This record gives sequence, C-alpha cells and structure tokens, in this order.
Amino acid sequence: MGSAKALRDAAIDIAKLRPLPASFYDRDPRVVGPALLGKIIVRRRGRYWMAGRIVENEAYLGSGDPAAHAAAGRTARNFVLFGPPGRAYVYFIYGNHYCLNISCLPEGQAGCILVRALQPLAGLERMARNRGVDLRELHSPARLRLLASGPGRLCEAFEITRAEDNGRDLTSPASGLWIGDDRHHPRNIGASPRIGITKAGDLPLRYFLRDNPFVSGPKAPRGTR
DNA sequence: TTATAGATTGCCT
DNA sequence: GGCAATCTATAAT
Repeated sequence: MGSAKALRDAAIDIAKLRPLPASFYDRDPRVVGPALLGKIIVRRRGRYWMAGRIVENEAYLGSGDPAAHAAAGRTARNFVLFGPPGRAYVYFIYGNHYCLNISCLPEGQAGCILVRALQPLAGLERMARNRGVDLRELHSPARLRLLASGPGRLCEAFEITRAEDNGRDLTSPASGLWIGDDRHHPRNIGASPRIGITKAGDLPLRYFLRDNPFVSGPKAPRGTR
C-alpha cells in the first residue's frame, strides 16, 4: 500500500526529530506561530504512533486580545495558558470538538497558538479509523484532508482530549504528545484574519503555508496577505 | 460547488 | 441562560 510506504518513510524522519525546547515557546505568540509552521506533532499510543506537519495555526495573545480565552483573566478552564510555555491547552467547543493550543510566554503571562491543520505523515490508518474515513480511500487527496485539516478534526485524529491532555508537556517525547523540529524551514508563509471569532476579527494572526493542500477551509486558504 | 442549519457540552455571566 | 477559536448533513444553485 502507498500509505504503508509513507509510514516507513516518515519513520526515518521521526527518528531524527528533536523536540522543541520550552524556550522555543517562551516568546510572543506572533513569533511562535510562523515558527511552528512545518514542525511535526507526534502522538504515541502504546506501540502505535501518529505524526503530522503543522501547516496552519493562529496566535492568541494574553491581555489586549478580546478573542483570546485568557482575555477575561485566569479561570478554571484556561489556567494552563498562564502556566509555563510549551504545554497543551485543550478546550471543548460547540458541544462536539476539542481544540489543541500550545502555551507561550513565561509563567504568569497568557498567550498561545491554536493548531488548526496538520498534514498527515505517519499513522494514517489509525487516523482514518479515529475519523471514520474509509481506509481504502486514503489514496484520495480529498479524503486525506478529512483526517486533520481543521482544529476539531486533528484532535479527533490524534486522540487528543481535555481530560487526558490538558496541561501536557509538549517538549518531552516521554509525554506521548510532543512537537519535533525536522529543521525544515518552509518559505511561502501567508497570514490572514483568524477564523470563527467575533472579536478582533481584523488582526492577521492566522498563519499558514501557502499552496499546502492541507490548510483548512472549503478550498483555497481564506484570505491572504 | 456553495450556503445554511443543527448538533450538543461546558464555561462564564 | 447564552454562547462558543467547529463539523457535518442537507438543500439549493
């Protein structure tokens, strides 16, 4: 199968991956967002594992960003945002979906990156099972986009939940959910307003890889700049 | 191919 | 009680 070959190819790359240190995230989200494009999220579940390249994300600032969950201050829901950098902030939305964020800035300062879309690299069969996608249709580009193109979709594909993953340290492979640097530095980064928010909708804080087919949205990336 | 509504839970006011 | 950093099915073009 082609997907089996893709898994083997990706396995070689994953072995070389080095986890991004906490210092990587200890910066302004507007810096971390573009820097995270091209980086690889790895999920290990026992002897199974999955990996995907970050192709789209959004920056949320602390105070001064009315669209951020941290805008109203620290609560039981968002306390991870005020903790150390490089931790998973997972929240539940619209009664159906989880979304994965990564805390930025030093402890005491809120700010994060919302991961919006991944390009599946390894473990495609398990992602397909998690997402209810027919394994026999994974050769179709349109079907592949259903795996992890969208913040809710990628959490379902990677088995990310608030109960299990909120607060998880993403800088250590031992945690089973971490982000690696393959030293691939993409060019051609686009920016646009953030998706699905009602406040501060004009700020261009959404970052994506231009021309990458796994960026979320009906077809082409909405907005450019 | 695009537009619209419905689902469904938990957080915050 | 209202609403949300979404996704899917269904309808209409």
